[in-house]
Amino acid sequence: MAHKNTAGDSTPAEPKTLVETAYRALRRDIIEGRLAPGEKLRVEHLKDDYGVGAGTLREALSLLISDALVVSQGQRGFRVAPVSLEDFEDITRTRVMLECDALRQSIAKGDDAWEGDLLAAFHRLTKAEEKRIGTDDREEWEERNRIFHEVLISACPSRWLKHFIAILYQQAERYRRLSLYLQPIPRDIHVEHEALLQAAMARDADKAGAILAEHIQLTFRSVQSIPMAQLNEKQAA
Amino acid sequence: MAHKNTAGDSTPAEPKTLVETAYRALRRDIIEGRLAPGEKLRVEHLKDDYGVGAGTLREALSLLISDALVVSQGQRGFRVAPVSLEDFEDITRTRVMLECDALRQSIAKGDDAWEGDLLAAFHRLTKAEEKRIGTDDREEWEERNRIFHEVLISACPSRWLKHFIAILYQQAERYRRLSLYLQPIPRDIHVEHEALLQAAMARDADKAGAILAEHIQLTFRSVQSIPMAQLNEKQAA
DNA sequence: GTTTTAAAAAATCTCGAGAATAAGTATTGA
DNA sequence: TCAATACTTATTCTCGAGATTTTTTAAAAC
Repeated sequence: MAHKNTAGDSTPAEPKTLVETAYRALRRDIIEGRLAPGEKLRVEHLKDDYGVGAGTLREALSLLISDALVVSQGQRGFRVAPVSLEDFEDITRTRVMLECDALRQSIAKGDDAWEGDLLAAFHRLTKAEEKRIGTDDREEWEERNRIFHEVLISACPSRWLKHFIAILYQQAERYRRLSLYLQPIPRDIHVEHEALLQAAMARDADKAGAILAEHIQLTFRSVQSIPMAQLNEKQAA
Repeated sequence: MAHKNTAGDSTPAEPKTLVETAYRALRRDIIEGRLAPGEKLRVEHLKDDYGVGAGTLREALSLLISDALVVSQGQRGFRVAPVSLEDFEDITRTRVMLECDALRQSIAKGDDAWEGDLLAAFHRLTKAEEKRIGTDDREEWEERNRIFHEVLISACPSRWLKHFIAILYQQAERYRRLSLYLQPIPRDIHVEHEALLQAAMARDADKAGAILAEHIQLTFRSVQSIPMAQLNEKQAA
């Protein structure tokens, strides 16, 4: 139970259907910014890019509405979800609230296996941090960072809380990535993660919560300095 | 801004497309229990019942995954989301947490217009309570109850919080309805709502939060007494 | 009598083409 | 020159049919 698919929600298994494949490819392209915020998603064009039929692509886009990465409007097709500083602030606040609560519960209920998973996730993340240069390495770091945060709250028994947190994490990741093209990371995230690990292992819920809150809010502040106008250029009327 | 579409999320406008129509009809049938928990949703059969093509119905079902009312599994089609006492308890806990926080913010930021909306919503709910006999009256009461709870937290500035709350409300409504067929409502909900209104109007966030928490938990307890086995009979393997 | 294997049936998934709607362009009139 | 109208283009939405996969049914072997 420890090593296999600790992530759970986001990547349950390998895609068994074309809809699933298109869904993941689209999600990736939106989060990584290849499809710009507010951009119109024309089915007739995209179906060629992703190599599927029109109906299949429509279904994949419908699935992306769950994640609030795509919005659909009556009879006017699909668009990439727009971005705004307000929205990101909202996401940050809500994340702080939900993740801190989940972390608290996780610390309270986590057993030895949880501690082991946490150590392992931190170790893998550390390894990825050391050689973080190329684009592939960045992808690997992103993945391991996500898993570390997931394992932190994995002992929280509330499926719904974890579900909502996963959605918000995805949203935050998009904002972070949209800004990364413009500005390298100034903070030393590793130190923050290590402090988080220590507090969690020591079962100090208050301290861990405080660190996590600060950690999430710092991500917001580092993006905040960037004018949103640069992010959603294609955001047509 | 006050009267028109205060609800917001769930019913933005009248359906402009067949997908939207099928989506709403399906959602209604699932929440009201006509489509039983765990029941298999065979596209080829359902497309006739709802009078749309296969692709259209598939798209509507994909949309319902956002609401966690439908689950899809690899290459094995769609099912109505299963129910369990654990799940309902989780929903209840999470609702208490999120709604209380949102109510607190709403009370802090609500202006005169909000107070007016709240009074109006309560009045309409009261009127519906008085003549709650037939099935149509019940539907009306359900709608106005939803709106009352929505208006309560409408002054909360967090869109995400309100989004998650709307999802959980829908889930809770399903559980409540599944149980209503078996057991009439013993509680005097009107008294609870009135106390909630008074506390909110008095800007007593602590008291209002406490009442709301109790209100939500009471709904859980009244359903709790019913064995879940009765609810998901069709929940095949 | 139970399990394994193989054929048949059903359902899902997928695609391409046709009707309804929106967006864009040119034309006409003040 | 600007606004309104009619026309053209483009896109969305929708349906029905065909290919894969799963499930069911039946027969055969242990």
